[in-house]
Amino acid sequence: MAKYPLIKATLKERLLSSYYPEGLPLPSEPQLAKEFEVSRMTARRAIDELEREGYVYRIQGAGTFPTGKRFRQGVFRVRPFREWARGTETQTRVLQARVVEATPEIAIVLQAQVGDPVLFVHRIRSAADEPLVIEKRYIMHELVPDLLEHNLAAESIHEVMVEKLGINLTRVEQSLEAVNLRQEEADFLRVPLGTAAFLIRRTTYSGIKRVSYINYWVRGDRYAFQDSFEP
Amino acid sequence: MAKYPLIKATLKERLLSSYYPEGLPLPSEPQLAKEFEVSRMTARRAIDELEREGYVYRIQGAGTFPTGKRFRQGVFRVRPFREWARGTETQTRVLQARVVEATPEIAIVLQAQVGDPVLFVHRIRSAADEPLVIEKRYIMHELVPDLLEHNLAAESIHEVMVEKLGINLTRVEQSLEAVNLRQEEADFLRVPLGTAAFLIRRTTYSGIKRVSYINYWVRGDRYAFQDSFEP
DNA sequence: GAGTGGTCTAGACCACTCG
DNA sequence: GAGTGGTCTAGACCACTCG
Repeated sequence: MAKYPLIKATLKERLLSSYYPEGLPLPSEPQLAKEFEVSRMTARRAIDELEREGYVYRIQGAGTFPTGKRFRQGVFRVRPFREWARGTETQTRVLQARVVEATPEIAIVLQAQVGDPVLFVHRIRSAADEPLVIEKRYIMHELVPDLLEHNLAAESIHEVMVEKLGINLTRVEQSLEAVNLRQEEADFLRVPLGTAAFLIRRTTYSGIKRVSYINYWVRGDRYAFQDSFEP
Repeated sequence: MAKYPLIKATLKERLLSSYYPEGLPLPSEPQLAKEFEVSRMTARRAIDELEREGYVYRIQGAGTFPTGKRFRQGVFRVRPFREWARGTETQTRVLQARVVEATPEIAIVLQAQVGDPVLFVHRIRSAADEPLVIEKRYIMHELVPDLLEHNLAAESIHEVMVEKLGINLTRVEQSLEAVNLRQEEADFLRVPLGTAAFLIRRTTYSGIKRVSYINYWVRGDRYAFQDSFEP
């Protein structure tokens, strides 16, 4: 019914079949609008989506270019624990929650001084009585002096920080690794030493200031990321 | 300079501060256009981006609603081997490439019959003389009868299928797991038995027809996914 | 300076929701 | 039937690229 999906499909087909040579710009937006007998805004809308999907890129003043036919690999989305464990009863156990002095390692990732006060929270999250995730969280204590007054087993620490303590998180950086669990982690998760797990390391920022550093160990035998996309 | 980023930022701020109650619609597009003294299309553009970023959802005829303040977790993007290994010399070694009969396991994932001819390609991809990825690929043989005539060590199998053999891939489904390498895989990757690795399982489709099933084992000690986002 | 993409306007008609 | 979001038009001005 709408016109832009047809334009988008037609252009996608042409791009995949190399109808438009790589390195050269596609016809300009006014030209495409004329070819498809639509207004420029409608042609743009089709191109907007192709750009977002990675088929073309645009340079203002120069034109719209094919991206090249690299394989679009899709993405894996990290879902909050409660979401992927829903349907079963979940528990959160707080093993430790106290102010510690920053170790050299923590001082580096939080860009603080060794010995600075850091709030350390160590939790285990379980579903159906099975421990699934270990969480070790280091937060600049000066930013959250009152965090310990909240119930860290019942509440989302992220939500408490953002909503109740007014921390304004502006950026999150994270990495995902596959690691063998060490003895301590394996014991907490009740799996054999060396079991494969996902390790997510996350650093949060408020402007250029680092707010927290979190490590999550997620049991590899209980969790998988899913993705589906159209190449 | 442009108007829509300001509208977007203002709305985002309001959404994060619960200025708009959950469950109730935001002001309508014409109302927002009036408030910000812009045309409706400009207001829409700001909302379009907020919708794409997950802050609001829209129901035609009913309105635009806050999504709720769930933590947006970001995504991990899988990058093609050549891209993340760039800067070093990469090699691809073909261990096997032959037509086999579908085993029960392969028949299920490819929705074929046990015994159907399936092209099996087993490769190892290395960078700087270090094996990093094992790849086992099963392709419906009837779809690619001539694939073996191509140089599977030099070319991207995906590109050969799409560009030279005209296979039209319409969907890709994949999962990401953390696993312990078994003896065979560990030997190929020259790491100890049980080393943690990423296992990516990928199924490709052409319409409802399944085209191929691929397993990638990626050394956990050599690869990490990265992500950065604004919550 | 000619052409390109980026943004914006003031309208219009439509399918849809909801009371 | 009133109001909502979805789409589209025919213009306009701008910043930018490129020969």
